[in-house]
Amino acid sequence: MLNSKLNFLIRRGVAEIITEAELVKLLESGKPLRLKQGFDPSTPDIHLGHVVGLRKLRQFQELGHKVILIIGDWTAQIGDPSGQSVTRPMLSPEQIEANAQTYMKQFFKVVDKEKTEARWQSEWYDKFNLSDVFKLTSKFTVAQSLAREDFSKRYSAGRPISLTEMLYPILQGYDSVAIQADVEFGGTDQKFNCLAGRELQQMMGQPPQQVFLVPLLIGTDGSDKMSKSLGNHIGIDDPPREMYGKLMSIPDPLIIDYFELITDIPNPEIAEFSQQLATQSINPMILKKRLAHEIVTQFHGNKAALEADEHFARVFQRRELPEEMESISIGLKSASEIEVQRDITRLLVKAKLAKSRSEARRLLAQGAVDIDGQKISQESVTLKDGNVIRVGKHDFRKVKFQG
RNA sequence: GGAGGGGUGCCGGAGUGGACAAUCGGAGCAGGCUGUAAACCUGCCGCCUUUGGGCUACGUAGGUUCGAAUCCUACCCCCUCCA
Repeated sequence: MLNSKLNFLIRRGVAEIITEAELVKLLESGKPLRLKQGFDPSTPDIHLGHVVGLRKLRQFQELGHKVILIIGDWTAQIGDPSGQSVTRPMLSPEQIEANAQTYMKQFFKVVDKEKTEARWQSEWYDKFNLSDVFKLTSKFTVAQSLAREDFSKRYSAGRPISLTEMLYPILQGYDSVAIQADVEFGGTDQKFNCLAGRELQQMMGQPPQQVFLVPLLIGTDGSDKMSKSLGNHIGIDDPPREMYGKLMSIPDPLIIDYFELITDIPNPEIAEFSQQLATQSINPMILKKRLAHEIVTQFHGNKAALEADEHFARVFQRRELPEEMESISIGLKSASEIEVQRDITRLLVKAKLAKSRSEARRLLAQGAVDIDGQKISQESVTLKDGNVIRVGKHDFRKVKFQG
């Protein structure tokens, strides 16, 4: 039956497989499979939500299968309607190209480049003419489109749905035909699109692809799926400290999900964590530190993770100054000056600690600003070289004189 | 093509001639509490300012008025029903 590796592959961090029996048969056949993963270069930055699926791809690759990465340069012009409540704006070709490059750079931080074939949709769609479009679209009905939840919701809420959006699943589906995909990967919100591929392949005489759906990772706000536009994301290009800090700020109920979906920690150990949380025999903060460490290690290496550990403990737990911080330079009239008078609101704006002077004044009034630990309320301040300006709990700048 | 409804701040959504930089909720920011969790409490939440005030903003462009988010005209966009 299933060996343990295979079991892990299709059970851990998987939402749904259509159909599992067929997929297992394919995997056991020993044939290298063509794994389809598409993306729209409309959103160039990969975050931990994407990593859930990318890690799966990696695991399949380790068993000898091949990833076909589809660069959706045509679908990006439409905008994926999945989970959207509004029509997305179209993008320029230049923007798409630039985004695709950024995306691939990040993609290969998780997925093995050597076992990946990148294909652009334009390889086949550039050749399409209107009669090809007719042939393709005639295979689907409006009722089928409206069957999907996001469309039906928008429709009944009286929100617009453009015709091109209805085209989206069909185009994505045809990609599967074009590259003869064996398995398509995606988040659960991709179910409809992936199934369209399955149907289309059958209509066009190909064996239907299997659909491998991974759960959607909840973002740092603890309520919605992780997405850049919601601002609840943790980017894989985030610097170590920031990544660590964001992970520490996730709500407790997310801890186990994160361990399951984006780390390699074995199931029994996660079960133990879960038990500890349920019985309150551990401070969840300890587990989050472990989680943060694991994930920062994945993307930045162990050394950076250790450094982030230390930085977090120092700045956020012990409320001490960070080891190094950004500086703000102050121009001097003459090198002999040892202290100067400055308007703090201007400095805060200059140092990007406040968006406007109005905001800086508000911060001041709220007691959010201090210099060397001394809370200040006056706009005019006396500064010396090496003073540390702090805004809020953890934004620091070191004053640097430049004569 | 016809009839009707609507476009307000990051989002939702009040406001239908002056007291509106615009009720309220959410998001966000700051302070308290804490585990940079949640919950909770408090304050802030357009820009500039010599703190008097000034400027920009309620789809766009004009107009009426001492005064317009609110009235008029044209235009743009969205939705619903009929065809």
